[in-house]
Amino acid sequence: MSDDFTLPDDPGTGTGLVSSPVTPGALLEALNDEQRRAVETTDGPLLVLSGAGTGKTRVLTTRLAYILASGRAQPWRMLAVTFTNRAAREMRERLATMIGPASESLWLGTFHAIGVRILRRHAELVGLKSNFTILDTDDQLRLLKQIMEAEGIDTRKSPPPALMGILQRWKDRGLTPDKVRDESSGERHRREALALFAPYQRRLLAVNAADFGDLLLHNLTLFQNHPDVLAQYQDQFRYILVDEYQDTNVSQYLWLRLLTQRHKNLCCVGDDDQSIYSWRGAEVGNILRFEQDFPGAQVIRLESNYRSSASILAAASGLIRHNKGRLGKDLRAAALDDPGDKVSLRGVWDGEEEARVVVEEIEAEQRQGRSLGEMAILVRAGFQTREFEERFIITGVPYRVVGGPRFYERQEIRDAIAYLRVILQPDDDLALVRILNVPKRGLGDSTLQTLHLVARGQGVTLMEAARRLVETDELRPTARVALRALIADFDRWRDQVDRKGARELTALMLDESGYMAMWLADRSPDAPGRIENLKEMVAALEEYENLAGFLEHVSLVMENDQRNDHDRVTVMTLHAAKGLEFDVVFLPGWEEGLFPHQRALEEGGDRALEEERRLAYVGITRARRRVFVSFAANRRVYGRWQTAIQSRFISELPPGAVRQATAPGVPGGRRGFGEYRYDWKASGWREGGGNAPVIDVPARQVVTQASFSPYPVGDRVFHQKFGYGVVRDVDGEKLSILFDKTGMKKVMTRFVQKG
DNA sequence: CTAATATTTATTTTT
DNA sequence: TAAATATTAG
Repeated sequence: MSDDFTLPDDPGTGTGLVSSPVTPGALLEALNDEQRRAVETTDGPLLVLSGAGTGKTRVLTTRLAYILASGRAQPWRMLAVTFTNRAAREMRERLATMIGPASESLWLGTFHAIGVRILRRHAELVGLKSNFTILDTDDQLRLLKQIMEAEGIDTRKSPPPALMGILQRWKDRGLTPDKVRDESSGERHRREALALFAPYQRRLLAVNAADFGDLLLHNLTLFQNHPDVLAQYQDQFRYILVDEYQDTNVSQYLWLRLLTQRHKNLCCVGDDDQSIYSWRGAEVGNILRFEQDFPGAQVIRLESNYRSSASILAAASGLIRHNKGRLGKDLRAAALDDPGDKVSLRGVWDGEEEARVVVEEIEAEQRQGRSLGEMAILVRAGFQTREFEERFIITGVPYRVVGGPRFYERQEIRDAIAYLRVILQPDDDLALVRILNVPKRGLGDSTLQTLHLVARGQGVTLMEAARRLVETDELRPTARVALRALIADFDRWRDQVDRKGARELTALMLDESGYMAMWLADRSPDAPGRIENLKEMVAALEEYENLAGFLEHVSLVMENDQRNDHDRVTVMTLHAAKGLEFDVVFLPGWEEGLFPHQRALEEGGDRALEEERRLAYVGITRARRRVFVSFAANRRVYGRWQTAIQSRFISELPPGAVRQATAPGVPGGRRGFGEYRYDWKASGWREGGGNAPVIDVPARQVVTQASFSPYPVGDRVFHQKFGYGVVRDVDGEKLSILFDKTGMKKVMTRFVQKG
């Protein structure tokens, strides 16, 4: 199919093209019809609706390579933006194999990385210096708290994270303080947030820092106030490509619109059915409105799915059809011969049983030769991972939990980075505050107060205030000496930035500051791990030219280097699973209140329900061969037992694509979800009902604790296996018993007798 | 300034 | 329940 290529393919025409290892025609050969159209439609606005598993990345990379190879643009005139570093890296790697080194001069990266690249060049135009610091969530909150104190807003009545959230949403929408609409009649938090917005932004500029939202927001201000700069980039970026367009927020949308004005060659790839980040400011509307926003836009649907079995696709499609606000798209199985296994549905008594059953299923798959790395448990909320972990530990099945604290979010790493930040950027008040008294130097709250006082009074940064303060006798002598020493330390380290390698300097700093010594002296069990982490960080520094490069990497690419190495079952949230695929996928916790999540329903109504449904869709479409959905009648949440009915999503799965697994019943072999359901009005289990959901019933009600127990707290009891013990807690049928020999255990009532 | 104790409050988290 | 944070006593 290489001969239907009709465009100039002549490197000799003086377009300054790189010699390319492939011809445009060859690139198209590996594509199906719809994919090929998505690649060949190079000019004008284009929306590629790519369903799960339809070869999106292939289209993206091929399109880039095609445009280059056909001589339409030089690499540096192409902009390709993604959301994650992972996506950017993957694209870059694939491109490198397709077109070679030319791929390196492409503007390819995350929205934030590209934003930073542009912003560093023109930082002064928005009031920053080009070496500005990028703050993470932690720093943002600290800063906001400071401002709240200064503005007299009670941090207890108004939780800083909540206010920060409001600020972030404004930024996501491209709003600067002057553009937020009057909130004086709005609710209290919004009023307060607005009052804080301008001071917060001023403070960021004062400490020469930007938060994540600012990276794009400043780009917008820059473009709006400096048309010449905008024109330069508009001109440069002849072709613009956007991945995961359904996840863009307003600010990213505006940014793209500005940049694309001139050439209008904007290609957005996305899937409205996989939009699951509205709570972070993503606007599904962006993708739904694409055709109106960009006149003359073409829309191409990729619906041929190469990943999942027909049964799985049927289940997913049937479910997502219940959503109203969608562009409409149906996945077709590329392999039509075998529909594959139906989605397995299973009700269990409680979370513990669910974990047991799932892990049994995993072991069964493993016995049939399925590798553990091809199986994943996808949960709605992080706390669900615990029960699975416990089960994995008991059974000895290797697993890994994705998520958790990232390397660069660990306390010791953040501390070390704070030191480095102060070295490079003495104005970085936040970093200074973080390590001022770490390790303990006798520079506690009171010293910090005076420091703040002087800084605010004289309008200088904390470091400068510190310099002035040690020349006076305002501080206690001990504090003054300590502070003077610290300033001298930093001056000395800073002096060596250019003379020593990043690695050497950091090691020196960790040593001289006493920070390493602090952990060495620490007797707590996690101290050795922290020392290891610090060493690892120092070792990682080897790869960087200088400290600044390292810090940039840290703030933008804070990745979990969870090596995918071994054969382990993956446990992670549904959100984290987007973009991944496995042979076998387990979807536990399909209960009203957990999934869809109660809070989403309360706060976001129907829109949120549809997003939850999309999340379910994402979950199902991760699977190639098998899907196991399960739900528990009882679950322990925040220490209380709660009862729930099965998720409405279960009844939305098309019956033909689903198989009810045999109801296992409770440990005593009585109730399984298949035969029984809880009747709220009568407060009891009723026969029948099967899969029929009972929507009008309040989900996740707290079950009032059994008013009596044959073994009240304090009773002495005997257990066949564990021997004698004392009842410490009663939870319905479960007793927590402190056994004389084996310690605390949870046991069902019927396994014990009076002792 | 530090350490012990009370209180609070619990989704999802690409950068 | 348990972790994180705020308060208060030493």
